[in-house]
Amino acid sequence: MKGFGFMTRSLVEKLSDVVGAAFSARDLPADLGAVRVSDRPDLAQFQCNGAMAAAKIAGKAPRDIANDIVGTLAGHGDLSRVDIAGPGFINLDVTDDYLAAHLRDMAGDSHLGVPQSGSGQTVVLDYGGPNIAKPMHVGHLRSAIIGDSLRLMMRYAGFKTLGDVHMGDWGTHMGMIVSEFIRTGATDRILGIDLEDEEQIDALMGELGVMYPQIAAACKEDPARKEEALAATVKIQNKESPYFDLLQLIRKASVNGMRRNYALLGVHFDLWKGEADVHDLIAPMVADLKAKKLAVESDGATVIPVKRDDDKKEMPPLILYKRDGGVMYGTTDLATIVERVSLYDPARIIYVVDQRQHLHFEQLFRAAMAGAVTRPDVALFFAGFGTMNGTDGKPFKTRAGGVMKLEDLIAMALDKARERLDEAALAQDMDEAEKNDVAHKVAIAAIKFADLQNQRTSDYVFDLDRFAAFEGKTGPYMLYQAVRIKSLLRKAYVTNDIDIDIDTMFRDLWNNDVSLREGDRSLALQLAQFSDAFDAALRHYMPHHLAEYGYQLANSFSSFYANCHILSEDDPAIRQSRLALCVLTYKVLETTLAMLGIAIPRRM
RNA sequence: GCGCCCUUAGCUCAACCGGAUAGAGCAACUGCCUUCUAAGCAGUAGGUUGGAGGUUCGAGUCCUCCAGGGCGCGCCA
Repeated sequence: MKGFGFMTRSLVEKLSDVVGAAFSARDLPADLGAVRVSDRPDLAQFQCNGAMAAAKIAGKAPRDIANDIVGTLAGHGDLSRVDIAGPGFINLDVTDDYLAAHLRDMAGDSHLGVPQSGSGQTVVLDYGGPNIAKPMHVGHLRSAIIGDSLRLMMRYAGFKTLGDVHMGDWGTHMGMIVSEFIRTGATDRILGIDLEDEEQIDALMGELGVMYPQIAAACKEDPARKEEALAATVKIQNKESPYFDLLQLIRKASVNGMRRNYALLGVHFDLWKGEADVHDLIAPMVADLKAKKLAVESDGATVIPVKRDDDKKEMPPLILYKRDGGVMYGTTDLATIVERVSLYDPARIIYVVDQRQHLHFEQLFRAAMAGAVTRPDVALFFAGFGTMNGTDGKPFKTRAGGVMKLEDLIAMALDKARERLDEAALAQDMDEAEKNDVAHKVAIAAIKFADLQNQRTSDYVFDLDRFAAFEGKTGPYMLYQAVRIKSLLRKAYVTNDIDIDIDTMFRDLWNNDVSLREGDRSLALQLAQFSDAFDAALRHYMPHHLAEYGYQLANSFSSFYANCHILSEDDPAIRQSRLALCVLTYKVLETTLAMLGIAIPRRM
């Protein structure tokens, strides 16, 4: 690749510098020169709205100020057009050469222009939370998809990321199950289960799946039964035998299923920890908080008050020990902060959890800060997400009204994908293994893209028929566009059907001059927006900005593909430049999809 | 009762720090497969951004009130 260094500024940032300097030259704040992509593409490529804001400061008419700025910018070699529109908008176009040079910088940058803002800092992300002994269900889908996406984005931006599954293995539900095994005399049988034997594990999980709803119902009806479960919970937490032994066995058996589910989804965790892992940190932590007079007795429980005088809402204390001596999730969550800070020294801890737990995390963060169990420079962030609803607008359920298992949901998506693949007749020449692989990638892309294109914080309607229709703004559409580029490049490089090395092509193509013309311009401008979209997504922990960007890029490419000759272009320089644009589009699209946890098949 | 969130096209959703004519997808309608994958492209139609005030040169976005919906509020997670 021709020599150019790291790219540190996006196109709009560079233009903001230029226009900002023009404002400075008129003794106006440089930040008024902020340039953004025009929302009137029919009028201009970029716009600056600063002249209108400057009117007050300068005591002049916006159009007069805009006139001054335009005067300063006129003749700038990189701008092909600068003019004023409406009340004082400054409209800008860049030259094709400048745009091409920018793309060249981007192509030469190891991260396609995304700044390495993480600079090696560690961040812990918490996006699992499945309970052991229970099958994973659709409620685990959003945290997994969003959390993994945030992890991938942060890693790309130069953070050292640690995703923790943080399974629920220390609560009352375990007391219910363990007490049931003990009361029915099943202890020896359960403890005799061979954890190397898949069949025995599956049998146990099946048994637990049937058992749990029954016990939960029994505890609800019968206070004595509930007491028994709560007592067992305390015994587990005191690591008494055989209570704790039962828990450990169930936990080990449960992890199998979790790994299988997350593997199907293509969601990765670095740490497979649970609430139980921090148990030994709890007693010293509470002792310390008591010594500091932060933890106090209240109604027989030990709590940390977190209410402030200026609170408008009620703010209950964080409970550390219940009256019966048992710990709650606030306790383990607090101890988990202690553990994470001491083991990993993170700059941030991010919780990707259902929005409904917002209050709990506010209590937790306040307790953590007040109790100084963490350092003040460790940012604790609650990235809450909305509920996944069914087409009726109510929380997603099976037709029968029950909770749908995650594996069933994935299987349904897989069926749809396979069905559509058969209809399309395109996959006919694939063998069964490849067909399955493509169907799986299509199914996961459908599910993930459908989720991630929604704003994280809002509820969304899960409608598999719509997602898997594979038309319009869907994951499969994204894959389709990526695969078309790959196919085109494969043809350009005449390697028959052998898998091509995109990186080699990428270097080859960008080692030549790249020039742009009319039909290439909108795709090129779209490519230049990558790092801005990435930044928006990262800054707010909102992957939908990247999903939206990816769709627009795929769409721009599809237009370009339909309207421009590429392989059939006679002029070798134009053909070469367009191929360079294609390979950069592929790289950016692939990276964008990768950040969303979506993998592209070789063909489809 | 207290508090938080939401209401944008028939449906599902976007709109970065308040900016021009509020954008997509689906559904509907019209074109386009002897150039590279039609799971596609180009186009038409569809809106008083729940309602009423206010701030502002400018409001889907900020403030107040109202209507409708969702969620959370001490020993479950």
